[in-house]
Amino acid sequence: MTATSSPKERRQARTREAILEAAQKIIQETGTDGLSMRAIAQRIDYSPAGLYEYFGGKEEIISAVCEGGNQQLFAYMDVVDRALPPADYLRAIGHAYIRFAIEQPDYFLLMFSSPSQAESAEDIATQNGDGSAFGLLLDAIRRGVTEGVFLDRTGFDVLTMAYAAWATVHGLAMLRVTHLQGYPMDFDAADEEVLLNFGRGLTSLG
Amino acid sequence: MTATSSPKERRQARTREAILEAAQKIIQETGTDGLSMRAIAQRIDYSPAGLYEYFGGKEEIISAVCEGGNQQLFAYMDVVDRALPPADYLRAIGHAYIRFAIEQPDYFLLMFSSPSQAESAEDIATQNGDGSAFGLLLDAIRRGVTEGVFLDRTGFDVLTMAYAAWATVHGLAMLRVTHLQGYPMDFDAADEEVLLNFGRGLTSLG
DNA sequence: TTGTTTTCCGAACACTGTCCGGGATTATAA
DNA sequence: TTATAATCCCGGACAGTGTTCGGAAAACAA
Repeated sequence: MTATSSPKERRQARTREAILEAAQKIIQETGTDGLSMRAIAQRIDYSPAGLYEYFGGKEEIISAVCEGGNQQLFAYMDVVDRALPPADYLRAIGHAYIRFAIEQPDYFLLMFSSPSQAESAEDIATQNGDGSAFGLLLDAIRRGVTEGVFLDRTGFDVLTMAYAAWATVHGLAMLRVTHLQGYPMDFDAADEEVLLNFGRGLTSLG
Repeated sequence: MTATSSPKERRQARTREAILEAAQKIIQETGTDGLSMRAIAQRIDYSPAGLYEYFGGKEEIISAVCEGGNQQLFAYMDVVDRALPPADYLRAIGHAYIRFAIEQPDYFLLMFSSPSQAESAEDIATQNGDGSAFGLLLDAIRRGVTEGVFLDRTGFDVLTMAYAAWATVHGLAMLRVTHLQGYPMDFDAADEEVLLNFGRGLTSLG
């Protein structure tokens, strides 16, 4: 029995967590380039080879860190009051997305720079608001549609709207952390304008 | 005299070009991960150390390749007929941007994944349509404003509009080549819808 | 106590980018 | 032509990287 966890499993889970925590701190302190197996091992008093008892390799560790990043991104967006009107709520989680990218650029680039870790399309499409940022977005748009605020016109269904919304905030966020650092402009105002305009596109027919 | 080029300089320029061409082909064939100094050297019958006579290091070579990528991106956008009405022209170069990302994903990610090679803000802001993709975008928006099609309202000047436009297409492009590969959706239609809506935001007051 | 499984490490392998010393080759000057 | 200098290019090394393997300790099971 004790199907949930044995002492051994708890121990393993703890060191796995230690490895991930070390990796996360290294990224935060020295950037993604400073992340190496040897650096992680040294930080938790292990030998580099010892890590392979808990993870298949560096790639797997990075994937796990990205998973943590997704949770952090979700946390950024989850503080937004869901009682807001759909259009306002959509804008607010959009700004939260951008804020996450600005405050955690290393995380953000790590998560979104490489071709994805093959999350299946169905994985994404069936996500709900259960801890996933995209699920939060889907729910918001669904709510807007059921409330009649967002118009579900042909060829632009809920999933497509979500893609469009994601792409919009993603571009704003990505550009700011990569090619537009230090660009002299009131980004927040511009972002608000773009998100406002996007909302107008959902609430009125083309 | 012969201030333009001496035989020596022509020779140097040619091997520099050979190095860049080799790097480009390696990226195209084996992806960015397969790019190594030794691979480049072998391809052009050089020793790895010899490359350092022409480039400061791998980073410099990559930057040069990115420069070529920018020219290629410009070429994609430059085929659009500039006689089109501003709004149509803006959409068309947007689609061209996305098409470049899809057809040259390795290039695209190489160019836009890492924090930029410190192009100064003024560098960007003063660009015209002289071979730069962003310059093309700026010109398009300027034309729309002077023709009275795009409305220059307070807090949303030409530069801000360009940022917004760039971010919009950039998000659409980036998402498709990273996290949405194989996602079952009519992307082109969705993109057109987003770009149409963006154009509406420029042509009408909020 | 035995036998077995889990943990962990030292050492190595095949890579990587980069630097240094020197040997050719070429260009310049006397 | 000859001497000098600049240029070009390479072998070999150095310090890193991710990863693998064999074998010790340690924990657990009988």
